Amino acid sequence: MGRSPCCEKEHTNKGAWTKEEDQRLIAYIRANGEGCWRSLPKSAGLLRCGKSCRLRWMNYLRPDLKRGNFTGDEDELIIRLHALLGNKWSLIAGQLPGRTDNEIKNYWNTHIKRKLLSRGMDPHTHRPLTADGANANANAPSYRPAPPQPIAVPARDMLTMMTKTPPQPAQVESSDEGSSGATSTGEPRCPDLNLDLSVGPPAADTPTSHSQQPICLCNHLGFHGGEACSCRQAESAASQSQRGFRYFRPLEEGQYI
DNA sequence: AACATGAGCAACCGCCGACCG
DNA sequence: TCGGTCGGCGGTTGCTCATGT
Repeated sequence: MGRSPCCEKEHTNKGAWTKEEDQRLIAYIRANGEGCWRSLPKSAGLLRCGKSCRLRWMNYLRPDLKRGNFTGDEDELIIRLHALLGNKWSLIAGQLPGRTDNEIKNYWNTHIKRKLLSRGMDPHTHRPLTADGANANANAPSYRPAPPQPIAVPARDMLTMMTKTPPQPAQVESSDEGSSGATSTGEPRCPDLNLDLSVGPPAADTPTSHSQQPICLCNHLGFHGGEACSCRQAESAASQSQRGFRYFRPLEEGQYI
């Protein structure tokens, strides 16, 4: 039967947005909030596809966006998160306040790929390249050029677990920065990386149920306790509610991401 | 000054899963 | 249960600008 188009293409503008279109979109969202993107263009008087409006708002017009160059810390965080999550740009963006998935994706493709290659790392697998540029493990019979594998479970399962994670306790504002604790979609900065990477059957949903000492994912990524980590708040909340805070298993010796 | 080339980035396209009637 | 709608995501395209020749 086919899928109906998201909007009537013949009556919509395409290409770069004009200042007037931007102003209309901003004014409408300020007045009405983000809502039904499909009907927004008509309501706002824009000759644009709803998807296009959403993209423009999310990637360019949102007031909490951080424009400008990526810092070295952001670079390293993106590399680490990419090693862990693969091309899950939206998840990665969720850990970088003020950055969008599109921005990170572009930055990855234009800068970080090259940076990793210059370090002798394969940007897909995050493993060392051999002298001829091939992946060091490419000849291994069991090697599959799959997305980078997380520490203990396949990325697919990890993401499934992430999506099944119960809602977090209310977040505490960590600073006076307007969007510091959440993305525009309301996602908390750190706890949405509630990666339960433990293996084996799910036991009681508490850290102490794991055989190994659990650590916060932020810890593994190198920013536990830092500005970007709100896990202490989550820990506190979790200890009170006995639910909702998850851990991942630390790297085994010889493992790396 | 004019042209070629490459990098960077905004925007589009198509697919997928969640949701709803 | 099923089909349709919608929002969201990742991959890709194409435009613009900077740099080199």
